[in-house]
Amino acid sequence: MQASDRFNINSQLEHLQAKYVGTGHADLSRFEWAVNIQRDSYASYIGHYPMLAYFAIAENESIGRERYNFMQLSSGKCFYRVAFLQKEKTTNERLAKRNHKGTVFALENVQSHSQRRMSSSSSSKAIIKTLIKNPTRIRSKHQAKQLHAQFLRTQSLSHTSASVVISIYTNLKLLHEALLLFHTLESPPVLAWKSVIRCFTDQSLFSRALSSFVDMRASGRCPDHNVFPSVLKSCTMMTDLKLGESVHGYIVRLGLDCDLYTCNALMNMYAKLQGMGSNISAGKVFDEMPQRIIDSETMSNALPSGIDSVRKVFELMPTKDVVSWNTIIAGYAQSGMYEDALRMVREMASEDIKPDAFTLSSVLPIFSEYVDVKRGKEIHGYVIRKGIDADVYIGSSLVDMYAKSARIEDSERVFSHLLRRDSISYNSLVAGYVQNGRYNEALKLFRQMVTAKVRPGPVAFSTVLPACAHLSTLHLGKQLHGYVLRGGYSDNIFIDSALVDMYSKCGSIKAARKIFDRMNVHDEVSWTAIIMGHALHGHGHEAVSLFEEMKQRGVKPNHVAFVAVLTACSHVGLVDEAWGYFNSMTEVYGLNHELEHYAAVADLLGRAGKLEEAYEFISNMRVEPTGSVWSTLLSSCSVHKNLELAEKVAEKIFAVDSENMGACVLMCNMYASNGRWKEMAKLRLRMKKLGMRKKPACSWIEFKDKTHGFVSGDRSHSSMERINEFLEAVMEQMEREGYVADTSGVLHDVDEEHKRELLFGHSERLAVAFGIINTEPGTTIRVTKNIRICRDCHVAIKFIAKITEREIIVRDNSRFHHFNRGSCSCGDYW
DNA sequence: TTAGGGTTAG
Repeated sequence: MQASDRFNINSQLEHLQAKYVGTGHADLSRFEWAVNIQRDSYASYIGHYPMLAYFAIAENESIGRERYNFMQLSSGKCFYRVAFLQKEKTTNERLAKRNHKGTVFALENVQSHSQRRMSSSSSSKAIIKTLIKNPTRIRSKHQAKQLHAQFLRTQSLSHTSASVVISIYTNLKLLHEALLLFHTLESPPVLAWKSVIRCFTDQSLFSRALSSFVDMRASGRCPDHNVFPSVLKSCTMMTDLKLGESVHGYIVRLGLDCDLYTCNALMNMYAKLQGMGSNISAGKVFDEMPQRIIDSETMSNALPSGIDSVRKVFELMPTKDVVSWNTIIAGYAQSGMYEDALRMVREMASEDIKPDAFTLSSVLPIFSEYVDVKRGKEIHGYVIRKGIDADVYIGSSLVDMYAKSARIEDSERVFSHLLRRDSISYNSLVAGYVQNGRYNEALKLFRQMVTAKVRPGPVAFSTVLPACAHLSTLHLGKQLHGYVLRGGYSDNIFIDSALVDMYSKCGSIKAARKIFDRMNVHDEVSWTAIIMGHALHGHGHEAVSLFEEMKQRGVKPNHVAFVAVLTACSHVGLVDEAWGYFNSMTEVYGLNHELEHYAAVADLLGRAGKLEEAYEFISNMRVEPTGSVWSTLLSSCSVHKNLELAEKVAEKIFAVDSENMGACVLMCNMYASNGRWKEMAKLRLRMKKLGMRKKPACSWIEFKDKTHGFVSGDRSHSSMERINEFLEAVMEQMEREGYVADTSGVLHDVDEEHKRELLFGHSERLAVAFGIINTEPGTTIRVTKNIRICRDCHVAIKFIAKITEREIIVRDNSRFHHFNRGSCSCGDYW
């Protein structure tokens, strides 16, 4: 065969098409599509799957020759049968099967016969003959082996009967036994092939299923409709869309594209392999094709892709069952085409097909995404009426739906009613807790899952790690990391990104960076996690250069990445760079400025002391500023001691959020530090009237796998005496080295000495002291505080770090401070 | 032959 003939497929296909039209064997639209698919995929399979490619060519070459003949290829192994002939054969087979109906058979006979060690080989043969016609009666490994043995004993194991034995083995999932027999056959019949292919697929040995399929075709056997669901499932699981499309072309040519199960499997494949790059838009295939083909077909007549293919298969199906509907609905739902999915549900109902558990578990995530708890609840009601509310699939969808609608109590209720809980139902609730900020409960449930012997999969780790990140529990995070490594999940991009985030939020930016550097692929999420990590640790320049590297490597920053880089600029005062990034969002990347970006820039200007500019910027935002955006400016006013502007800003905050406690507290502090006790008292009275209570400042530290919490001024901790002793001793030395208490941040109207005492009891200081007295010299101290670190404590901890020769890392609500040798990583810019 | 849960910010 000349290479040019191979590629001159267009004209051959036209002939083939002409031949089919009017014969009633295939309708034109179906056929055209198959031809398109075949045109695309056959070329790419030359070299990769030579047999499949040859088949495509063989068909075209057979046009104009014997219509009902086989054709042998030059490879010497390949046969091809044209479609309508195959159809006829299938019908005959069905008839033949019908004629055999009514054969009497009793398995017990075989057992009793064998027990009696029958000597008459003729009667043994008769029994086997009956058995072989009723293979479903054999229900155990023992019985199957017995039958096999009988064959061997009577020496009557023909190819046909061997195939039946193989199919019996495979139906019982006895792959090993089936293969032993299979390999003894010189030319296995179709039944033998399809049995092993199905068994490989059942046991998740997808690539072996596919290679068996290719071998089957190479051996000249023609598959029937029973084979394709397995083959297509294997293509799906191997994410081999090219092969799947080639198989599809073959299915159409065999006239099997009317088969219900085959079509359902086809739809499933196209739905699952969306975005796998079916539409050849570039690359090798084009290089190999003559220009004429490229012009005439690829450009003007692009192949249907992904969900379009699903729809097309669906529309062309002569009969559809509930699985067909469920598959297309799931396909739409997974590709984000929610309205289409819901439309299909309505259409399905109008065709009088009732939605089942499959349908609903595909539909519920849509309402999670829409945060439409009303419609979600309607489904919940329907599910209860249908009595399928204990279904694990539905259950986890419901848990997720309620959690995403901020109704975590309802999630808990659904979860508690589940009869069976698998790893996904646990994950749904763990994720729900994390999404609703209930990190401790997330960790607790994760532990319960492990205790209940439900093995956490990869998703479980990417779900629970953010809880550790938020709580700064490094020891738990490390344990989970160990679990991840042992589970072999260490190259999962979701988990790796979560680990990068966890380590950086738990104060270990070095470990975070190590994981990031070891990752094989980086996406925008992993880049953002490491950029944010460096930003939080005050490595603004490093963060900015990572952001540049990300762009250079062709990863397009999303809106979260911009939040990260703007935060980085903000923490080190890179005002000009930040403006550049802020503007590039809209000008270069077509991203809208969202509240977070405005907030980051406002924060940046405020920190940099450009308070008036920040005020103007917030006033002119395109989005209505929230209390929290103004709050960042308020805290900058407090840092830069601008009471006048602070009052203006506070007014703005109270206009949108009259009960903003953070603003009240900050204003109280500012009035106090300016000695304006009257205003302070007024504000406190207001807070009291509104029933507002100040959120207590607290800090925590991990010691021996336990978290020790300290509240400002609280002396209840069992180690308090030792802590005080330490602080008094260290204070003496600090004062000798020049420490002067900065009491301006103390809001109480008390004398200086009392103020100093109050500073003494600040939670971060207590936690640091506890850490130092309980650990070996040289151990790094990691403390987390729920609100911004106090200015005086910042100075004090610098001294403490120097005197005790410790590295002290304090995470407050916005960043990390690494205290080392008398200075802090933030460079006092915070 | 069909279904459910996940990472970065806020």
